[in-house]
Amino acid sequence: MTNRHEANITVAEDTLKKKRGRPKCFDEQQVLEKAMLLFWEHGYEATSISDLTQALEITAPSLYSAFGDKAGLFYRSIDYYLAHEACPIETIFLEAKTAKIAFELYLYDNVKRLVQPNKPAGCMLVVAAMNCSDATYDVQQNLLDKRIKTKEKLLKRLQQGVEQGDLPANAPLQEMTDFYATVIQGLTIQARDGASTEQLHKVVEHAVKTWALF
Amino acid sequence: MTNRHEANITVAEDTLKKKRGRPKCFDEQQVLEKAMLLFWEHGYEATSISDLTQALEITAPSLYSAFGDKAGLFYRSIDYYLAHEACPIETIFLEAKTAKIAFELYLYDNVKRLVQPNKPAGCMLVVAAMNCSDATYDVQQNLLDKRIKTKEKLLKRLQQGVEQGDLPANAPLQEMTDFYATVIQGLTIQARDGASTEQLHKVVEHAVKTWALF
DNA sequence: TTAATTTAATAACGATTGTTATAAAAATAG
DNA sequence: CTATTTTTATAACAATCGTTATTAAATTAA
Repeated sequence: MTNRHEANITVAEDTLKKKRGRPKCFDEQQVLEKAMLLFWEHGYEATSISDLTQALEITAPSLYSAFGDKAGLFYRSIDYYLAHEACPIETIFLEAKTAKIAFELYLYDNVKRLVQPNKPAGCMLVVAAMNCSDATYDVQQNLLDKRIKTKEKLLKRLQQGVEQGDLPANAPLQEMTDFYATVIQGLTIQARDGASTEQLHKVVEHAVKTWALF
Repeated sequence: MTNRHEANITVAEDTLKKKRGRPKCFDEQQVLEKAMLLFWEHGYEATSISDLTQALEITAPSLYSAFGDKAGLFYRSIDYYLAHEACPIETIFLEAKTAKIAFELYLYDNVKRLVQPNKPAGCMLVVAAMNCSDATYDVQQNLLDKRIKTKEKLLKRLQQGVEQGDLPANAPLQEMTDFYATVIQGLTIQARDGASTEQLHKVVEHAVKTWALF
């Protein structure tokens, strides 16, 4: 409340005023982009600090002073992924006139993002911490939470459809959610295994066609 | 050719004749079962030799003398998984009268296996080497090959359906293969994320229902 | 009993893991 | 110019990684 004004000033000063000590010699966003690509491709545990410092072209102490530790850098990389690479589900669901259109747009948008040249295939939230040791329970749980929340958004958009009348009141919302969530996550594995955009496109085409069967 | 007889005798001797040196103090099958469970749960890289020797209750030198190295033990664990835990796709596809029945049986059998008490969720071929470093390229590729071959079996069973007349000649076999492979792999992620057997069951129920729409 | 053979147990190998202490370098403030 | 502050670079930390040399134990063959 009262702090917000001060905070804004601080932020403004941070960007305008020249800082006191030795200037940073790397751009945080560029570093996050590269870290994201590594974590996306190889996962959290299989990407070592050594891999990161080499690719990001910064030394280990710089990395630790900027991001805390490996997990800190990973979480920032996930944020970067969500901001720049993941499906903008809120926007899509908000703008779509009906639940069916919402799901259709969401599925097709997914296809575009799951197979891209010069980018790791599949959804980072699924592939970055699929098999982990107990030591990385927190990271695993963090991604699981995000996947669960995405599924909740699917269900809520269906409920909105019922409220707005474009879905019947007795529609099996949970089953629809489960089905489309299954298809979307299946697309990630298919993408990882080398399926083409066209193949995934047709899978989605069929999945959408089955809407009427619920 | 000429060696086969000798080889059989050798195998028979191995099981009958008492061996020369100090006897083994562990059962290979029991060890493989436990190794499979660890690799299935945590994946290839995240399961350390230390984890294995503790759980299998054998020392590292015993492990190495019996299985060569970590990768060797992993491949044997995969074989054990395929023999004891994976879906018997060949049998199912052979016995089913039509392609549709074959796929239906295969999907429902998958559901039973993907969520079981006291066993890791999801298909080991998918989850055991999803995110790996370049150092484990071979292991990753081995599992990928097995997944691709499973997909080829799906396609071939559909082709058999065309030949036997229970599928129209112009059925989109590749699209059907891609769709059901996507669903099956999606089930693995859903299972990992905590979905119940009932939920997966209904997903399969719907996926099967869409057969007629192709 | 002795020799030969196979497995088990101890202990260590070099390499790499994530992380950090220390000190030099580069900027501003006074 | 000196002091302060921030970031950099070098180098090392203990712990763990996958693996193996060495030696002791347990069995059969002669």
